Amino acid sequence: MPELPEVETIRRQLEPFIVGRTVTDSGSHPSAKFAPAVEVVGTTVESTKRRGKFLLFGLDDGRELIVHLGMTGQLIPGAELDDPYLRAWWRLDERSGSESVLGYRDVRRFGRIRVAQNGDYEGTLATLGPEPFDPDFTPLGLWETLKGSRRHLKTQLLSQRPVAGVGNIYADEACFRAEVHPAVRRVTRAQAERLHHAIVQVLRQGVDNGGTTLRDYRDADGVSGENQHHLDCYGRHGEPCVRCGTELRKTILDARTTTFCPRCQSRR
DNA sequence: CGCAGCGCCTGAAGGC
DNA sequence: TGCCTTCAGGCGCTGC
Repeated sequence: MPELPEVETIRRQLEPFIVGRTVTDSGSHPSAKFAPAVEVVGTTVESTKRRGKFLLFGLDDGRELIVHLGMTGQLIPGAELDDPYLRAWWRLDERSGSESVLGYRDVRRFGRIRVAQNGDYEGTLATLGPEPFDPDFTPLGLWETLKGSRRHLKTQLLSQRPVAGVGNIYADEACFRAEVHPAVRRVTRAQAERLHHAIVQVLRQGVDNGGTTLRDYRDADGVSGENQHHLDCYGRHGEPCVRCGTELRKTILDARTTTFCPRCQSRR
């Protein structure tokens, strides 16, 4: 559930807490998904970054601690070590006024923790598309990427290749605002331009609102975001479209719940 | 190499 | 009330 705006919100809140601190001890769930957490004991965190939905903590030994929150992951300063859903934890050196333990809590264990040499990534992180707020994410570039595949538009967006950080919520919102049907298999240049604008807009709005809180997501302070009050499409099937009043429809597209306006979001 | 299909997880919500 | 089923879904892996 945490997508780019939620991850960015967490990163911003964590940064003053963690930068400059040394990891003195650590523990993890035995699963290989979380066990790498303990490999960073003895290092000092120098920076926090984000790529798409991945959180990257730069370490003083040239490595990075990489955290993906999956569906239900949370990073919690001051976590309780007896929390049954705590999958990893790091004890940090003392700093007055600051909690000494950072916990990774993940009820459903869809998240993942890794350690890599600086910039030496594998998997999705290695093939991630451009950051949506960077200048190399352009309407023309998006069109070129989308043209290269015959998969459904929304499935392409969720692949992280055309642009990094879009998940189910913001994919529905972007397609809705761009007035493009999520199941088209090819987009026109005009549609790609609208999509580009819509993607930047919905993600920017999400960040500005501190993320979208639905069920599991909480930011690092345990506080809810506010963007759920600003969604036009996601989760609103059965409600009238804010543009034309037509009832929003829900469908399953490539195994993903998808909401769209059957009138506004044309296939061409 | 692209991509479809599947498995991973468990609490919440819905049905009866 | 309580049991059972369905649902949520990002990513890694496998194999065509």
